[in-house]
Amino acid sequence: MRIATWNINSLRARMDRVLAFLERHDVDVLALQETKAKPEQLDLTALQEAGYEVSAHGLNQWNGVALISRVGLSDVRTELPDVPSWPEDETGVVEARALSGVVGDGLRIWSLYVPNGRELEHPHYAYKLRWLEALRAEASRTLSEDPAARAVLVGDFNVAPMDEDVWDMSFFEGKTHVTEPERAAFRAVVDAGYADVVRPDHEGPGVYTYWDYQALRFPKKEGMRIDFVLGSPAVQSAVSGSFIDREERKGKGASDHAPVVVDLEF
DNA sequence: ATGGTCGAATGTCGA
Repeated sequence: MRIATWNINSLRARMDRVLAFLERHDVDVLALQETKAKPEQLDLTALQEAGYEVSAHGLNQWNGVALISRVGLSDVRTELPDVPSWPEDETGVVEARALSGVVGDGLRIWSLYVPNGRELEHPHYAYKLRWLEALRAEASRTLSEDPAARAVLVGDFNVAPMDEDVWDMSFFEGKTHVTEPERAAFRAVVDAGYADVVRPDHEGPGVYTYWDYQALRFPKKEGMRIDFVLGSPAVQSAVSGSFIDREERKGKGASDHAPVVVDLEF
């Protein structure tokens, strides 16, 4: 089974790229982030004609996540337990950042769009840390109930866990994504039993999944590694390969993120 | 040229 995760930065703007990507790489399950659409705004006809089931979760124009699967999609859950809604001091805004379902042979996959954090002093930064802790709690529960659970946490974590995951640490002084609290929150998820199953095959500086549209970051190879596939022990032992599809960042109409692909053989 | 981009519920914000 081939799974993938991709921050698509608007599914409506890039449906053609999604369809081509699924076909090109023979993908069974694709988790999307930043769909930037409510489900009723999406035309899923072409995906369904290609043999995929789709579950989309979007409540506003900002975020939104989706799961696309041709190997079953059942027991769909939206959002994490214990996650505070945002913003607490405003009204009428609810975010959609997590969606899970069971695919293939009993694999629970979470499509996750971790809050960006904006700036260190912004309330959204504290919200990001609380959100990551809620993710860790849910992930821990899954493995405490069944240590052999097949579970995978995929998506845009908006955290660069290591210095080598950004092109220049000095650029990020005083900025989000690289602070110790964010990295500790990320490590807590890993320490709960969910290893980065892509890094072992693609380690070292310059292995990125995101390049800002601005300032010619992509041609200058100035990127960040913030999109991950974190697998439970049962998933870790099933990984037979992985790659980051840098080609998808090229050309007109690209998302600012590249897809991350993992092959699993249970 | 000392910046350079996108997408959206666009005339501005969030990433």
